[in-house]
Amino acid sequence: MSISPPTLNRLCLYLRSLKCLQEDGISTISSREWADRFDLSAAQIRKDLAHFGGFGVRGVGYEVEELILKLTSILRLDRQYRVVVVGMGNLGRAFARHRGFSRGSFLVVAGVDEDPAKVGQKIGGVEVRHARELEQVVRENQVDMGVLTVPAEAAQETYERLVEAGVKGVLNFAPVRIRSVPEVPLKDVDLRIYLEELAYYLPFDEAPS
Amino acid sequence: MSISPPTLNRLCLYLRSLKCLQEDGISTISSREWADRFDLSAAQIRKDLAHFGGFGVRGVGYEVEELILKLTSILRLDRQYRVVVVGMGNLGRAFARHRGFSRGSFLVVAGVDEDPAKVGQKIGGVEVRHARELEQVVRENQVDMGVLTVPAEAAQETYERLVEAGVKGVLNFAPVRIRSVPEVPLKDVDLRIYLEELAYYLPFDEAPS
DNA sequence: AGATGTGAATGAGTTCACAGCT
DNA sequence: AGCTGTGAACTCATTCACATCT
Repeated sequence: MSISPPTLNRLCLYLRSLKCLQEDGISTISSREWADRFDLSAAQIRKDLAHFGGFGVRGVGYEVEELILKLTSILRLDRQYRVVVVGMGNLGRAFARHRGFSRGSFLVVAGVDEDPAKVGQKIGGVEVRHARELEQVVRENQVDMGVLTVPAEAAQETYERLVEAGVKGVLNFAPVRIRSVPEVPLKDVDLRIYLEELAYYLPFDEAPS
Repeated sequence: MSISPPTLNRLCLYLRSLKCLQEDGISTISSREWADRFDLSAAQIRKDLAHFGGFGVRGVGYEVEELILKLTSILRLDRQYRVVVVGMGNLGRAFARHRGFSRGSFLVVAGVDEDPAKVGQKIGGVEVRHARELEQVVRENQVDMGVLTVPAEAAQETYERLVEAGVKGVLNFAPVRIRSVPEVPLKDVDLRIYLEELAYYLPFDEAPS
């Protein structure tokens, strides 16, 4: 069963908001109230969920805990993905340390960098290995995913090395378009573009400076 | 003239790729070759650009430098936006230091944090002030945008304080949905969700562990 | 010839409105 | 009565195909 990109994104948000409801001790919720609370669309929630079968109870709503389990399973978050962070610059170090990144379904098992000064350090409990050992690190740790926080120039080559080493997916933070192969899906995140997009929506004031 | 969200996103990518072409010394390019190089759609490039008037020359293509200037102007990147980073945790510190984030049209002018141990430090050339002085920092530095890298619990309140202080837009990295006002646009970036989305596309192997 | 600019066609995604269950 | 599940209507976005210009 295939999920379209916008739906996939929403399902992740649904899961996040359900956990929030669960913490608040809510065990059942209607699409209407759910939507009101988290600024979602009730019709869309119903349609998104109905796509996988009848999760709700007519006249009542959705059972929070049950739905969390179902969504976790649908999104394949019912296992743990082992992650290597490639490039221990500012961003890479932040990911290594960031709780909320390495937890639950994701575990950062190692970092690599070219800088000998960084090799051997422990950053947020994550050991840093030399970049030349990347393939070995991937195999030793049964790494599933790579996070690319290397300079733009190195991104394509690093992606290819990760593919070669047997990684199954790559999250790329370098501001370049990487040529990827379908067997190893690539997701791009460009932080600068988020700033640029936001800038466009800023209320316009006086002439450019 | 309004731009739809997907188009806006592409225009930013176009600008990035044009700068890349410029560095390679290419002064003129056809939509076809441009698309081939960066894995874009030629028809879409033409449609996106035509929306703002005739930027190209029939039989020839687009003039790289001219187009960079036009896009920079359209995207309102022909000025500098002053940014405050709120929350000097792992992510906040990474943004303060990250070259490529604070450069060109964006300048990180200050950071704030609640932790007295961090106050007074300089991180990546950015001075850290106490969170209670947020409003003052915004006014003193004529801050345009706020970057929220605070814990989820503090995000809503911080957004409101930023609005009150006169910030014009907010980029939120906290994993919560903030209730925003239309005058101060909000853009959410949830790094965890990117990992989750990527995980969904990983080639399926054996049963969940 | 060769590339842009664009209306028309197609496709994708969202919202509506209500039938149908509890 | 209340809320889900869903086909139908609608809006938005992308692709096609070609007239148009240099």
